[in-house]
Amino acid sequence: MPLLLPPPPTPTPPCASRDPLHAAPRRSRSPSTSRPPSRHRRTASARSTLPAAARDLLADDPTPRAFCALLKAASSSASPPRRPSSLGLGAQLHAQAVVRGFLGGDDSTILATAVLSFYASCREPDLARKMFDGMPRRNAVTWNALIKGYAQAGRREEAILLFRDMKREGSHVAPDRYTFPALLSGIGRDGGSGRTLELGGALHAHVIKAGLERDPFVGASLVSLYAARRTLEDAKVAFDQVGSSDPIVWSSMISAYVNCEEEEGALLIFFNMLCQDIKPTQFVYSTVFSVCGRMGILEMGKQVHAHSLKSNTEKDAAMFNALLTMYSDCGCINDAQKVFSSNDCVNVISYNSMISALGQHGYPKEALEHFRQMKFAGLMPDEIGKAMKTINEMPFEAEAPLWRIVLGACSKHRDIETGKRIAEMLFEMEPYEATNYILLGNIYARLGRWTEAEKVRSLMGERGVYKDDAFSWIEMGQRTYRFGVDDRSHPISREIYRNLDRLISTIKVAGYVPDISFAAHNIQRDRKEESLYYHCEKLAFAFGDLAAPSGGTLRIMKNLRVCGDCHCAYKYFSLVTGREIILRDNQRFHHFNSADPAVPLRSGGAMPSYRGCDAQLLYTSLAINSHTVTCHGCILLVILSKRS
DNA sequence: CTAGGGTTAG
Repeated sequence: MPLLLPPPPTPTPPCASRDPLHAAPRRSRSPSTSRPPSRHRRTASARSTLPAAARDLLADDPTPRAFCALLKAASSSASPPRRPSSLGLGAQLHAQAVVRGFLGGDDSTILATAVLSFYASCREPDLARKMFDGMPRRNAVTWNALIKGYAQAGRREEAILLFRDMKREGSHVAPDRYTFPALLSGIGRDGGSGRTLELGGALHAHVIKAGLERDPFVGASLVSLYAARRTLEDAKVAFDQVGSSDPIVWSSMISAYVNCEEEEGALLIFFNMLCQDIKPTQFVYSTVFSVCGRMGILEMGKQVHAHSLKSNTEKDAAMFNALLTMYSDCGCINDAQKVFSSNDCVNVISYNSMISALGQHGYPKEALEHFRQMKFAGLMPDEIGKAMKTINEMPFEAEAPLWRIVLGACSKHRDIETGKRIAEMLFEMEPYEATNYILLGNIYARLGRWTEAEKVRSLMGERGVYKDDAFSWIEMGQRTYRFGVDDRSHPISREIYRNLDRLISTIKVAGYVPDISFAAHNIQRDRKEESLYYHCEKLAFAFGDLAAPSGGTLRIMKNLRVCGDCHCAYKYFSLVTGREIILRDNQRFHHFNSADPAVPLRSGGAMPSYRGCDAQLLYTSLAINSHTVTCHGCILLVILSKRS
């Protein structure tokens, strides 16, 4: 299929004031001055104002207050992501303050706390601690800043010890409504670590004791801590305790549902929020877009998209990136591309999302082109360093998926010897990954070696490896319909099966030959072919074909890898119904499009005939019986042009 | 009018 996407956007040249030392001084432009429409404006603006402002102010013989303001500004430019130059800048300000005798006295608590807070924001809690230890007087702000420093740097134990010390300190400082967010939001990061997470309940008790359970800031961080522990019930309790219309608390709750893999619950909270007239923030939209993508519910995603356009939410990169991924995950690669092109705050994640979307939809050339654009835009700094590091540190995790692909290829080429060797290796690397066993079993099955196939299967049982039940789903109107294997629970099940039987007969005439090596193993040989017909993805198609206007595109999802026989059947389904089919499985997208404008199947009336066959069926057979054919229409086109 | 806060995307 020729790609009908617009070309990737040309990146805007980098901002003119690259060198921070030659940037315009801060006072010459008001903060609200409109910026040039750079696609990378966030990075550019932070870089261009600060150091120059620092130089100017130092020359003006600043007061302690000015130092505070400068340190605060330096903190916000330091995190996140941390920039080493910011650390140097803050350290210089610190040194200057010492030289001028602004630090050390009993009245220097505020400035010292500002310095401490700066180090904390640079993820340098040890430097913050040094400051803390040298201070003659400390107040709650000082304590909170240090606790936050440790918590955010992932030093959870130390943060909690400090919290304990703060309570022991005496009457003049006590944990307040700033303390808990500082502590809680830090210790739940990256899923948290076991022991400290167990303290969640204890900290919740402290919150209640301090009478802070109705504070939205405390509540939001408590909800997300429980979400990190995947204890949804506790998160709900904390959420209900706040009882607030604060959008951020709601946002935390929605994310909590997502964290606990309760996508539908997340949507319900979102609807609830709308019913109560609470305005979603861009955080909420990002999360909800992501949910729609995972669930593959395009119509819902479109509605939420429309809703976000009508709201006055500030649109940020995360929201655009979530939207992009939502369209891609729902099978709409063209819409994903449109979002990418119209996005005016592109960052590394935007490129990564677009590249991976194109890869999943089978457009490697376009993916590579975006990769080049990304480099051109200067947007690959730490990230590729990062990926290399990951690969170096965990060679096995990186290798297993690759070997699985090779194992799959062995199945295709019926190469049992190589397959066995690779499977053995994979069994050692990841003994509980069902896919490895299934793939090996498939090789045996394809060769008709049923006894050995059965052996692999029983090996799974012995080792306690289980495969998820397969199911497929399709969105239709306002609802999502789910189908299991042999599913007869749908109200119009009878019609669905009738349609499927009809479709199967039609595609058989067109040349479809069932591949019984994909049939379940525990079925009698003569029933195998029949059992293939009622795979969940075939049922979902049969339903969609009944329910959707004829000739329209169908988007179907499956939780596992698509079955090889179904993949083949889908090509024929597309050809005999004239529908474009986009099938998402747990690996990638499969596009089936016989109605591609470049393919002369729809030119109407004057189809050539061959031995009395309908031309469409002729083309069909030619295309599909060739072993080079993939699910892509473009291959079909190649074969057709070769023929003429 | 000097220091501290919660929630998003790949």
